[in-house]
Amino acid sequence: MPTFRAPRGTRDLLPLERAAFIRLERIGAELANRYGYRPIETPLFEQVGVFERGVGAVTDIVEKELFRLAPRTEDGETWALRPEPTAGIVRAYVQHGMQTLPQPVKLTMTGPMFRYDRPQAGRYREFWQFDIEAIGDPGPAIDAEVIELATRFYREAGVVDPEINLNSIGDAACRPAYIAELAEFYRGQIDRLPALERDRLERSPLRLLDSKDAVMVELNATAPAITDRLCDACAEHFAGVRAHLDALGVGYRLDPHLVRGLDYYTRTAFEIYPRGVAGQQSALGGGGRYDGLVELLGGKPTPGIGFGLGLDRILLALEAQGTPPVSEPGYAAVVVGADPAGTADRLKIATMLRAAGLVARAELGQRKLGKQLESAAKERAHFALIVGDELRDGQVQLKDLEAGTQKLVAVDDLVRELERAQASHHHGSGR
RNA sequence: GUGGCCUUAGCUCAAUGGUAGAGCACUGGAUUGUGGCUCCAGCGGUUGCGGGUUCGACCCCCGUAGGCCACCCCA
Repeated sequence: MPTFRAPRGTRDLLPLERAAFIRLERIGAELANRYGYRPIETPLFEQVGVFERGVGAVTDIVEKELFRLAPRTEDGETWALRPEPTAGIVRAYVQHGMQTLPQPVKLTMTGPMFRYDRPQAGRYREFWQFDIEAIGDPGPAIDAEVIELATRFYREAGVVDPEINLNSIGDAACRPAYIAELAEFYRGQIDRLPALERDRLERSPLRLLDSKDAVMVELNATAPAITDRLCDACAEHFAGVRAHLDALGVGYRLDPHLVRGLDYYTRTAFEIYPRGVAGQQSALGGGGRYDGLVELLGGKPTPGIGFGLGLDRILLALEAQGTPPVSEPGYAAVVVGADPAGTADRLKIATMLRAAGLVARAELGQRKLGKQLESAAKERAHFALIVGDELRDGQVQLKDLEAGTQKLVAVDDLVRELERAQASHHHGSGR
């Protein structure tokens, strides 16, 4: 048994899984760049106030899932690991006076987030998110663009047919009245409410809307819908978002019961699920508009919208739909030889190949040639270069491990020979 | 945070309360400069951990840790 292991809810990304993550990170970085989002990196931890004010003090994320770090006596400050990216990015926007830049300021970040949750498949205490934020544009066109970017990420990552769930949750002008009406509605049914929901009714009536309890689902069918209670400005904004999505040909499903778990959202809210999956740990991403957040964190009143997308969840979805994981990169050539004293020669040849940009490995051990070739074949190396007596004439045996053929090649011609083989090989396999 | 199921070699899994095993993987040999197959051998375990019951515990009981499932909630 190992003496130490990865902390609960965390895991090591072994090479195969790490490669899959890198692929997603590249898709995200390239996509964000194409849309004009600039990369940013904020600290993994912030003052707790950033999250308490930014995310909301009464949210589950802050109340029970925040990774708080013990205060240190020298500064007395309380820190917490970031549970989501938006609050930190907005904090940076305010701190660095980004309101003086042309608006909107479009930023992207990919990295680990931390929530002290009870782990389950697809739910970790350390998980990775790709995130974009557009700060300073009141929309609604930017809302549609952000959602369209999200759908494009899934498409390029290979997720089949993700489903966008869309709603508008109003703003300070219309939401309070709606919440009051909703609470009134539930109080009229108080004897039918499960105990858990009665508790939440006083603290966060909106949350009852997306309950999965059978009684609540039935009750919610007749509950007042926010989309019927939006003020004129919010209704007009929401109509604009839908019109732009329609114009872009982005499909979505209206879900008047969709509410987000973070306080800062206003108006547009959306979540993405794999099609037909209502499972609990399956949300692929979500986001929305946060027109009050910049001000909450000490900036001038500034609108914003963004979304975060779970890399772990995407990998899970790809696996569930049967998409094969990324394959291990193979060696273009493995340099082998029977002479125990020949490691320097083998290493020199491998170095020459690497300098030319080829993926190569040299046998540095004392194994017999048969074992060396066995390893090379198992690694799916394309070629083995057998270094031996021929080297006196500046030549090595170039053995094609897939075709089983081999020929003498001058060391000076190796790079050209391997590059040519690689090119035609890729042609042949339709790449 | 609540309830439930699970935990044996690196991986996937066996083993009436009575000597802990197999396949895969890894290393070596058969094969002194020619591979994936085959054959042989080796390496690898305080049966998650800590207690208890018993002449004797992988097996039964309690606790604990971790994983998973459903909640809660979200990515």
